[in-house]
Amino acid sequence: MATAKPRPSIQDVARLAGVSLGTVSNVLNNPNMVKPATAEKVSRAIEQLGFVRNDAARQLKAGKSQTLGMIVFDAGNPFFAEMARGAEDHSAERGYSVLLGNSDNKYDREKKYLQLFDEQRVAGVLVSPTNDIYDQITELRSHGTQTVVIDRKADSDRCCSVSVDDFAGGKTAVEHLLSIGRRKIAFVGGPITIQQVADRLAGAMAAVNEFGPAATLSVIESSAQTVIAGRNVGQVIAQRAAADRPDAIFAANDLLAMGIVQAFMFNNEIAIPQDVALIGYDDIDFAEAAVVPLSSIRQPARLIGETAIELVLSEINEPQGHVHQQVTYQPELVVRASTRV
Amino acid sequence: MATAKPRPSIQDVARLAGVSLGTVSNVLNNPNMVKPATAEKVSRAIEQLGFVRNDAARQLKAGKSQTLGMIVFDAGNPFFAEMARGAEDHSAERGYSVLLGNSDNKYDREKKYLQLFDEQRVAGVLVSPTNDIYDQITELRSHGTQTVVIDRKADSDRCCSVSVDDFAGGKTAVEHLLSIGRRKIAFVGGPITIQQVADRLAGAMAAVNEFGPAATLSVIESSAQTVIAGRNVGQVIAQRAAADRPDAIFAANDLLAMGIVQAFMFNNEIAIPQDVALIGYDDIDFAEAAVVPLSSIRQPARLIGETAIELVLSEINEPQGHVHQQVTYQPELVVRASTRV
DNA sequence: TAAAAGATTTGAAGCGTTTCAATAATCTAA
DNA sequence: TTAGATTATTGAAACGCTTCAAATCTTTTA
Repeated sequence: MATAKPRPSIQDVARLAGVSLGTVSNVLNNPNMVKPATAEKVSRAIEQLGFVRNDAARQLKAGKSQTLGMIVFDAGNPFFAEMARGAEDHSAERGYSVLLGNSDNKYDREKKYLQLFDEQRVAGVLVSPTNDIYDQITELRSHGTQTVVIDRKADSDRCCSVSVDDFAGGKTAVEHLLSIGRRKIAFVGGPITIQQVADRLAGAMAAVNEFGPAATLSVIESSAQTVIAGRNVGQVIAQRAAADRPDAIFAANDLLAMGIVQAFMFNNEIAIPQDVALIGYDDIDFAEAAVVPLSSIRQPARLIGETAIELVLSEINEPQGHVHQQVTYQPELVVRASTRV
Repeated sequence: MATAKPRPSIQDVARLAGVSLGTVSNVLNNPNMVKPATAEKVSRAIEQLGFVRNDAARQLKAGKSQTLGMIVFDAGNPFFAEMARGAEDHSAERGYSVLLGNSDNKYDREKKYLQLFDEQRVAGVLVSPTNDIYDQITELRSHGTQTVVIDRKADSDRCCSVSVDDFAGGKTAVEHLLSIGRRKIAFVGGPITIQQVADRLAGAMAAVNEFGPAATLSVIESSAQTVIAGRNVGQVIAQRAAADRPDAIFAANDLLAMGIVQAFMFNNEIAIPQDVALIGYDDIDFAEAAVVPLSSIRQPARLIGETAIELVLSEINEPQGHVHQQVTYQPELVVRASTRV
């Protein structure tokens, strides 16, 4: 293999163009300050040498990078993937790039990414935090790294957050199940320690309580929010005697719901929605294409990502005039075959 | 808001610990070279000041970063998401982080990311390239940035690649359709300019040709490889007179296939697999949960990502002993209800 | 036509690390 | 006990860029 020739530096460009180093830098950063003829010479030299600016040096001088960090529970979940995509596109348009990390809802991973971002001196961080991470975030903020909490309302008004009203979403979901005549509702989701799950459950509870004693809500905690976890829960439910089964299930996300669908199909004994109605959460694209098209609670995933970028960049660029905002979007009920009786 | 205190530098730590700057650096990078007592003092100072190493400075000195770049067609496609996840996890274990970019199969976006990666002086790049990008890659390699082509066989033996045999996959898919008695096969995919699509189509052709004149293959080019694009194609097919419809469809990926399923369901007139059998490609998790569980051609997404990381890191770390490899995995037929007659 | 004003260009300083030759401290063996 | 070997520590010199006060050209203006 060819030995890699060392990268040309701004010095090399300056030498070839017959100008000073400062001028080359100006061509790159303040083109309007340099005479067109000179700029032309410099550009030619850059072209000829194949010069590419070294971002590390630039950052070192600037003390800040043009990179943002983003931590989500699970980028494999289409909801988060869409959110990340929104953030990525939106920030790319503004000259920033995004470093994406999966926390798997684990404190250690979250902490590791935060450390990484800190070493990189990212300009800002978007994070859907686990409960225990607030100290780290505070620490980060005290260093001047702006942080926006996503998919969850910030505990304090000392930072921005972009979220969707999970309580309302949970309530809406269960009210819908009640409205189609179901009374033995089961909530499937977990771990309950996840704030979003807890809020959706609280909303579900509220709906049942308001309805009165004729309705009941049982809680089945899942180990995770994945298709596999959903399948496991579904199998457990399917093994119960028919009389012991709920007549409706509210799953805390669509992945779980899809797993439940699979388990019921496999057993081939429980019909959706006749025997058990089912509603998910997130309204991912695949919900519509499921064996039984899934009712769901839609969240504006892309918009969340975009809004979070807006907020973090506004905070980065106008630190003094910035006022922290807690943006909350309202979720929306989408009815499909899985609850259409 | 609190004014951000400036970050402590290695100098500050050295001063507080009463040692020289070089010693602090050694504690960080060659801990076995420093006396335990000294290391202890330094660690305490680091702790006390909340010192975090500035990666830009480190990179500047090293001339290389611990970051890898990865460019995929579409990170929203679960197949690529899984591949990216594999790459991310695998490289994290080895101390590298991954910067992920979506090219949307667009030359401009691809080029932009390559430029970004180049400025960041990433140690290596994983890219599923469009046709026109080879010059850029060659350029990058000449600068010493190692590159591995993913999900596609490299055109030359001058770089590594990790791919799956798309020709074999296409052939397998259509042979399966022929084996269940279908003769009027349609291939749906696009743009055809995507190498992977072209190869799968070529495999499909080969299967039909080998079978003989009793079987025919028509090609319906889609605008993209998404659920929406699939739905559009499905509607077009549904509008044809029943006699003009194919009796089996091979979709170039599962997203397209799921869109086709949706369109057929909506029209409620075409039964899968009775009227039209359907097979997809990739075997994404959602294929199993589709309205009609989808037959598909499984690709080892995660393994591709992991292998690519292995290769690029081996090339980075042993540039001289490295031999370029073209790793090709074989795809696998997965039969489900959509082709079970 | 000369001085003042404005537009360009220059080059040294410094960002926070790592590296490495030189120096200092400590240990080993005779 | 001491020379010689070994182990720790030091601090100056980059890395490649941006910044900014100073120097040098060009215009304007009187």
